[in-house]
Formats: sequence, C-alpha cells, structure tokens
Amino acid sequence: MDTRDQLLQTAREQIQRKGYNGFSYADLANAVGIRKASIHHHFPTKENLGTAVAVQYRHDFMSALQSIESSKQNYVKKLKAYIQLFRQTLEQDHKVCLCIMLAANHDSLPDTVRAEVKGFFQENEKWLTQLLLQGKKAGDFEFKAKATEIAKSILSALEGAMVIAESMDDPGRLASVTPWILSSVEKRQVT
Amino acid sequence: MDTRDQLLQTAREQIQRKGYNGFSYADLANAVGIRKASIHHHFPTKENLGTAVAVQYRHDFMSALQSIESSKQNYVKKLKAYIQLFRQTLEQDHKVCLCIMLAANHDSLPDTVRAEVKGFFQENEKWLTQLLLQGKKAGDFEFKAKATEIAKSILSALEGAMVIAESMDDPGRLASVTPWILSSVEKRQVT
DNA sequence: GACTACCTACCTTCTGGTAGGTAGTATCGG
DNA sequence: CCGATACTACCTACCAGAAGGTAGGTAGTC
Repeated sequence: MDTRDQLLQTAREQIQRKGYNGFSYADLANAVGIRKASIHHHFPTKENLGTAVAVQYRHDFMSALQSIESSKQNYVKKLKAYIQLFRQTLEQDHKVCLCIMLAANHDSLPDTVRAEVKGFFQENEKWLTQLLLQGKKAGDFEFKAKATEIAKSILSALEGAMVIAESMDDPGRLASVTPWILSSVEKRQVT
Repeated sequence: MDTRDQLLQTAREQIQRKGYNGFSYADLANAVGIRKASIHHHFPTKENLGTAVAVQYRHDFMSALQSIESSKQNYVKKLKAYIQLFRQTLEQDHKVCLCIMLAANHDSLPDTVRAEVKGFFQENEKWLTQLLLQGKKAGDFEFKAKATEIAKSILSALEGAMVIAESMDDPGRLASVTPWILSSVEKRQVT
C-alpha cells in the first residue's frame, strides 16, 4: 500500500477513535512513519485530508450496501446484513462509524466534510427506506408507520449504540439492539 | 448567578456544541467576560471543570427522572415525558445531550469525566428498565424482549438521533423516532 | 529538465497552566 | 474602634508544548 493510502487509512482510524478535533498531523506522521511536513505533500490541508477520508468511507459503505442489495436473499436477511456492517466495525475493528464521530464534531468541521457526513446519512436512510418498502411488498416485513421514519429510527439506534458502546465498554450493545430493530418490522409469526 | 455557576453553564453549552476537545479556556473566558487565568481560580484544571460539568448535568437529569417517576400518570405518559426531556434539549435549547458528546470524545477524556458519562448511561438504562417492567405489570406496556435490552435500544435511538439531527439539520428527528419507540412497547389496541 | 516523495527548519497561533500581584472584604485580638 | 491578618476574586505577564502550515532543499525517477 502506498503512503497516500496509508495516510487515508490511518487518518480514518484516528478519527473513528478520537474524532476530528482529536487527531493531528503529528500523530498521523508518527503512526505512518513519515515526517509531519510530508503529509502536506499528499494532503495540503487538514480539510483536504478530512474530506478525502469521508469521501472514501462513504464510497466504501455504499459499495457494501450495493452488494447487499444485489444479493439473493430475503429482506430480513438483507436487513440483518446491513446491521452486520455496523457490528463488524464495532466488534471486530473496535471502531465507531466514522460519520457519527464526525457528526459529533459538527461545529468544528469544514463545510466539505460536513456535506459528506450529511450525504452519508441521507444515502443510508434512502437505502433503508427502499429496503423496507420492498421487503413489505415481498411480504417479509410488516409495519404500519412510514418507512422513512422507521429508517431514521433504525439508523439512529445503530449509530447511537456504537457511541454508547464505546463509553460503557459494552461491545455487545449492537447485539442487544438488533432483535428490537428486527421485531419492529418482521412479520409476526402466527402462533 | 455567580461567576462559578456562569462558568459551569457556559462550559456545559460549549461541550454540548463542540465536544470536549472543541472547547477551550480562552473561549470560555471570552464568553463569560473574565480573563483566562481567572478560570483557574474556580477550576484549577480542565479536568476539574469537565468533571464538575458532568456531575452537575447528571444530577440535574436524575432529578428530572425522579420527578417523572413520582408523577401521577400512566406509564405511557411517563415514557413520553422521558422522551420529552431529550426533545426539549434538542428542539428548544438547540443542544445535544452532554453525555453523548462526551462519549464521542471518549478517548481524550480524563478518567473522572469518563466515569460520570458511564454512570449517566447506566442510570438512564436502569431507570428505563424499571419503567418498562412496572409499566408492563400495570398493563400499560406489552413486550416480549428483555426489558434491559429495550432500555438499551431506546437510549441508543434517542442519543443517536440527537447527534444525527445536528448534522442533518433535522430538528424534527426525535419526533420521527418517538412513535417507533412507543409502538414497540405500547399495548396493541384490539381493533 | 521536470516531477515525485520525501526531508529539515521554521512560523504563527492556540493550548492548558503558572507566578505573582492587587483591590476589596471579612475576621480577629487589643 | 483600630489595625493586623487572611481570604476571595480577579488581574497582567508569562511559559512550554502542540496545533496546522510554509519555505526551501535533496535524492531518485521518468
């Protein structure tokens, strides 16, 4: 992996752990094994770097959504796969979603980064809304509320759980939230 | 209000908007109309101030929970009142819960502040769990999952929604999440 | 000759924190 | 009632370190 990619990846990790205000060029240089000034060769300003990280993260995430969407499985499984994206980040990589970390530093963010974060959430909600509507049509889901509101709720719960999980040292928190999410849209079994 | 209280209140607001790393003694001094060095007279270190802010916030919140608990109303209304605590902060004060902001800066927090944040979440979950169990017993609620898991989910959804609301400029987001929360525990009407 | 990827050395601004001083007030024994 | 003492609440002036960023140089490659 070349230096630029290493910088992107390391910056991403640092932001996921310490937030936008909590990571610095000095830390980054140290972690990558390069001099602080050399970072500016690849990313002239922190805004540049921050934006690049956010763009890449959003892109990667959208690819993952794409592949869930086009997979051949029922909608309940697709929703589970979606939730699994978050669980993997938290439980295996021990990191929090980049965008919720950035959202928490909203006031100190450059406009370009802010726009990426907003876009990330919008696309997630749009994707989830579609999933819910299609799943309902297919008979996999059953709900009365507006799909957009459920989508907002699911995203809020997942993102919130990640942040709280960190501070309560409770990596199983997403696992606790999952059944609640599923039960709110799953078709009730006739007993 | 004396200077100390002003400092506490202003620091709280700044953290709620910009996070722990995003607020500084210089900002604070400016906002309160005092010299930077004078803050150290009231709060020798930033850790001191941060802890004091967190302790006070937690205390205030717990008082609010107490008064909901001891009010004479059914459990659905009590749950609504709980949600209303969050909505008030977001919609009227245009701020995000202090503790979710601190949780997002978890890695840069002094231990004493970390402990307060964790305690805040624990007490909220404990309170919510009790509310759910009592409400179920009283026949106001109906749910199958474990009460602690539902409590975790509700708290996650509310806290997550606040953070996302900020960055999507969507102050109505908590209102969107509310019906979903209620419908997951409310007794189904027999139609 | 130009471009890439790095370097050293430096700059300004901001960070939390310290030293030491001053004006006002409260408390004390004589 | 008086002056000594001590405390509170602030001040100016500073400090070391970290922040993001710049200038200018060098070695290797196309």
